[in-house]
Amino acid sequence: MADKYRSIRGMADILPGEAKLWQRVEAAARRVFELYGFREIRVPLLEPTELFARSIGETTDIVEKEMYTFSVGTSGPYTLRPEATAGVVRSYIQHRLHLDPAARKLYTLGPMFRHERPQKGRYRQFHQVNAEMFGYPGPRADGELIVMLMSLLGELEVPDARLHLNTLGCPECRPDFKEELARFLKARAKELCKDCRRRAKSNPLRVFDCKKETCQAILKGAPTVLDMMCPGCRDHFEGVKSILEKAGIGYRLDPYLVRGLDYYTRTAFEVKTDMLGAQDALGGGGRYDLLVKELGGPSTPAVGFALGVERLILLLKKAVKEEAPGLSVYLALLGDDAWDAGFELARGLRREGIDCEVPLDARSLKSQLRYADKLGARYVFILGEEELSRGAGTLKEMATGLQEDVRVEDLVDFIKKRL
RNA sequence: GUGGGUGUAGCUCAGCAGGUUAGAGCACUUGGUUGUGGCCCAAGAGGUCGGGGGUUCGAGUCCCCUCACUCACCCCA
Repeated sequence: MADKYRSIRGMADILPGEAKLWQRVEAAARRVFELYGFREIRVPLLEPTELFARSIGETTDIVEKEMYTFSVGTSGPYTLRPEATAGVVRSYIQHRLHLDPAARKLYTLGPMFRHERPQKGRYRQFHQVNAEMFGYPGPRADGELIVMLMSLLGELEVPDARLHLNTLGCPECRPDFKEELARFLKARAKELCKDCRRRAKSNPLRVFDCKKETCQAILKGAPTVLDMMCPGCRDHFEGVKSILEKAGIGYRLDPYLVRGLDYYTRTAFEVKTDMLGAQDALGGGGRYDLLVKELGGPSTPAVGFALGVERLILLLKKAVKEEAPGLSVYLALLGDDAWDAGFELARGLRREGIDCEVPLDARSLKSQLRYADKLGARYVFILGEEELSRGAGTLKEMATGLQEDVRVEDLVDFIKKRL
């Protein structure tokens, strides 16, 4: 209990029993994304602090108090990425990827870092699956991206996930809406809770996040973006909705949906679940048409999303049982000569792509078989001095207990046929 | 940063109003079968009772502090 060293708070080990599930999630993401023509991009975990401050927003919680920032000697400050989009956009600009038509749809997977107080479904090092699309201004991009996201969740058989959809407007109409909303909130300020009064001033859109019933009741009468969007945003939003409807994807119109990062415009969406307690956002994303230019690139529209892998895994664990280990062949070897022969045999099996293990310490046959059983071995090939002298060992099928003699030189072919 | 809950073996937990060498189940090792797994039986190994201080003749048990884990607020993946 009083371990000398423990993992840092909020940073979890992924143990072998769980790693298979992670691999499944990652493999499914890669497979689905590549079906849609997305290509992988890998960017550093460390970026200049300035990049995140600019893109995520100086006044967001992430930038104000959650980033792991440090300098080494005279270089820095650097920040461990709290999300993936900023780095991908930086790379997109730096390598002039707008000139490469094959680099408009990008995905990336990996760890993110935020110094928050950990709780269920929230860690300081956590993982996201990320997809971004550059250069497509129209609603088809948003539509296809969401369809892809939902089909990934479907492929993984995520038990409970609903899509929430909203639009945040654009530089044309958002200011009008914000102004209107500010007016509304100011008029009703006395009835709102203190948090909401604070938010009403700092970031009015956030008041919609308030969970207090009294505030929600007041907000029922608040103006929404949906009422106030400009024709361009309206067309775009209608376009996105119609694509989702044609694709048979259900969604909930959620005018209160606000994204936490500053760079979003127009489409915003989030996938929520009821099965994870307070951390109900499985993933989210939206359109960010201004960010590329903001970060110094050519004006380029973009849409993207991030999925929280830990949350996905938590959800999948409710449905799936932990996978037992498995092994095709275990070579039970007795004596040095048998071990030498077995070691060669194992190399032969592995050359054929058959996974197998040999004992690495001298143990009784009984304990070797017990071990093979624990590893989930399908077959055990028993080879001792006596078998060796006649050139054939005993092949045992663990599930049935049936045994038969197999010549050493025939083993590889024999097993190949059986598997 | 703010609250609540919990800390006894690798895991899940007992431990009766403070009283002698701290327990169980599972897991692990070995044996019961001169060389045959799972089931069963037996034995063994494994604990500074999160840490520190205090009260007491005596503390896993009571008090204080601290740390860790966890859930929630905030915010988000």
